Amino acid sequence: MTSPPLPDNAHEQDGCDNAPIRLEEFLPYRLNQLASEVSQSLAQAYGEAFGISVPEWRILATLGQFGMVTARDIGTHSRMHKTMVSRAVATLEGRDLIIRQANQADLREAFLSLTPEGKALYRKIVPLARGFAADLCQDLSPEDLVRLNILLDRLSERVRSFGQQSSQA
Amino acid sequence: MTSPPLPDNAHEQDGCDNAPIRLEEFLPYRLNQLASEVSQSLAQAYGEAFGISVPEWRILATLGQFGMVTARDIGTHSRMHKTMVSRAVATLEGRDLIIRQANQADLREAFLSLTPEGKALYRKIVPLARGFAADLCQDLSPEDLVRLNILLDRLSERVRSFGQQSSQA
DNA sequence: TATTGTTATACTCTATAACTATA
DNA sequence: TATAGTTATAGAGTATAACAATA
Repeated sequence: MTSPPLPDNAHEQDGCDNAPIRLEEFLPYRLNQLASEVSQSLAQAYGEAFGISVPEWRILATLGQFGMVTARDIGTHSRMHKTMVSRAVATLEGRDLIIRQANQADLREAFLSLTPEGKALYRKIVPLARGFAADLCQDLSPEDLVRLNILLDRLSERVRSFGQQSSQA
Repeated sequence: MTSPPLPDNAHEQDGCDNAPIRLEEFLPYRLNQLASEVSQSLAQAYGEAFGISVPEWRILATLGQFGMVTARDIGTHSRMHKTMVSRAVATLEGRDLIIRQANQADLREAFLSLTPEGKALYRKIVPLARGFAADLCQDLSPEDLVRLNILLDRLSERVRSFGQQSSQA
């Protein structure tokens, strides 16, 4: 900044609802900032080590967690759009990290699962990701972590209740 | 999912570091998900009401908070890249919401501030944004909010310490 | 030489629409 | 008619590089 810390404009306003918002204290901004820094930092780590993107990591993580599911299941669980799932699955299939097996009971869909190479990669990424999360939470006590997760749960539930009447697609 | 809740693959692994990660409990994923849902929801609200984007809101918020600063200051404070600041400033200037005044002491930069129209818009957005944040935090007590902010601060400090040796640009 | 800011360009993630093939 | 998945395309937001003007 030109002369940090900049004085803010609170004195120009009166009342509470009309006082300026301090961006750096505004929860939506803070969450966005923290999440993108965390996400980029982690993605850089596994990207450099294993050459995979965020959507690809989510596919691997979902298959590592559930074993064999459809593309639709992956999208539901990882909250990714079906087009993104389709592309990431195609990339991972091209690298022989996952295999596709037709569902004979419904030929529109296919069951996806990790190949041995995919499993080997997954087993390498997991400790990296877990280590990253542990490093990130280094200054939080176990009780802090429990509290944080409870608070994030409440916020998630709340924000999801906002969009319930509108976007159903 | 095909048959929710899907059983996970924990039984296929042994040890702790090699156990699958549950994506929905993995902090980087959770933060990313919550932040993007909150951000999209808020951006939709002020986007529909006032026709502005996230970067434009950040410009307005910074100018509303500090009064008169340079594009560089805005980028520093809102953690936006200078190219994004440049574009958002140009858009807002085109809508006569902000004005640019050359710094006679350094003609490379200019001081930016809200026009009367910009201030009027800002004073309409602030209650909307504040109301959104209050709705979001409805299920959190004042103590919860204090705790949440402390925890987010610690995580932010920690993640920023990760990238200190590498990317300086 | 270094810095402010603009423009061109590209990349990632997200999203809509149009399509196929199946049901 | 509806659903699983693919492809084309477009939109945010972010970033790098090249540049002009200024310091």
